[in-house]
Amino acid sequence: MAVFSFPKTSRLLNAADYKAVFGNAQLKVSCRHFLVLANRNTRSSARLGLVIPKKNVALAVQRNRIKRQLRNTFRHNKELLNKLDVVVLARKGADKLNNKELIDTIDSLWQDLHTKMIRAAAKNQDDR
RNA sequence: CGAGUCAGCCGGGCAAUUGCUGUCUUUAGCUCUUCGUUUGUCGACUAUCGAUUUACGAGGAAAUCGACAGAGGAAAGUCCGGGCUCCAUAGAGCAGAGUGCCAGGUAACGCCUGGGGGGUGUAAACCCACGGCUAGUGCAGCAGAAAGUAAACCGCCUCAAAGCUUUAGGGUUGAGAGGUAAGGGUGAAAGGGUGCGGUAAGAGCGCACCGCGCGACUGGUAACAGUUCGUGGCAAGGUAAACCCCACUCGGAGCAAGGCCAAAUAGGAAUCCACAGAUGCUGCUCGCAUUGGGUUCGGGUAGGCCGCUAAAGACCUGUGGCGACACAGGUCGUAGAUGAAUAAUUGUCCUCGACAGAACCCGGCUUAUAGGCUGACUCGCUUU
Repeated sequence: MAVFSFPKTSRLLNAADYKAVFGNAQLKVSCRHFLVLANRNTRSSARLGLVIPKKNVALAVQRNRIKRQLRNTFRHNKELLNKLDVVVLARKGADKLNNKELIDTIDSLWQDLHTKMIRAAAKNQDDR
């Protein structure tokens, strides 16, 4: 399997999956335009879910663009986020960013999430 | 050449790399699974059955290889109309809603075509909620004397008390009474227009012409039109996206429709009302269907498949029709997602790319839209 692919096993597929992340978010990263929630899963790979509310991004074209960019960067950074279920929420004004700015901000979010995950794992080991 | 009108069309191109969805296809082995045959073991007990297991064959899922296809002219607003599905076979009456010049087209329409009438523009063309206020009821700010069975502010005219003046006749001012819708003024609008006659002054009071109403005739399927005839002096103000009247149309809910499969929970508990009611079919009445129903508590629920894309389909040709369109023949085979694909990055070219993303499917309307192309027509200028 190609390294950067994005099959259905890499996505959150139903309401239960989303509920699990929202109800018990272990990791949180945010910036002006996005909020990222994440949770450890028991699978071999990371999974992504997207929440782009119509209220925050009015035009369907813009919502599609943001989703595509998010998926794109996700599949390029999958190795960083291994064994996490991730939900990305768009905030108001996210549609104002162009593609390049979008990629930059999301990439830095993935990095933050990665370091947080490592720190949390280390802490867990300390606790034990 | 410039300005403009209408109709139709296009809506960045190419390459590389990395991805997504669907259909078809490849696959030695691996993973899961169904069915059939088969090997061994165990149990019940010997007609066999059940559990487990070995191998083979066939199929499916997933994965994999490759090929092909993959947003719009508005996909949008959800404003109309239909198909489709369920509710009764889609029914009756009232209420309600919609449409509103005529004819045609269409599955249907509030759409389209052609025609009539009115308006705008030099014109090509464009615009019109364009049935009825002589069925009824209602409404109308300011100004103005008066605004709907008209009306007398100024003016004009007649009569005229009284005053002044004059020898007298008379002259002059003129309270008041009346006539008058021609003139002034107000207003969006003052109850036909112009002219002549007429009159105290005026007035459709009379006449001519124009306009208008009604009837006939002619033309037209009709709306309607008419250098036609007759008749009426003329009474008809505006508003029906005011009630209303008239004509025609409309049953309801929507793909989370609806159907199938699988799993799970439950065939619950409490309480209230009950053989006539309750529920569903728009509001009401009838009618029809179902058989207990409502509330609270408890439990469960957007898993999969079908519906789902071949369609009132597109293009070409012919025939009929002014046209919308219809009929016949031929060719093509065109997204189908579902936490929701149709893209990203880089390079390059140019005219430097607007508005914007399918969600059951069509026909329209409306709104948004960078830039570009084609055709027909109109007006102006120049040249010949």
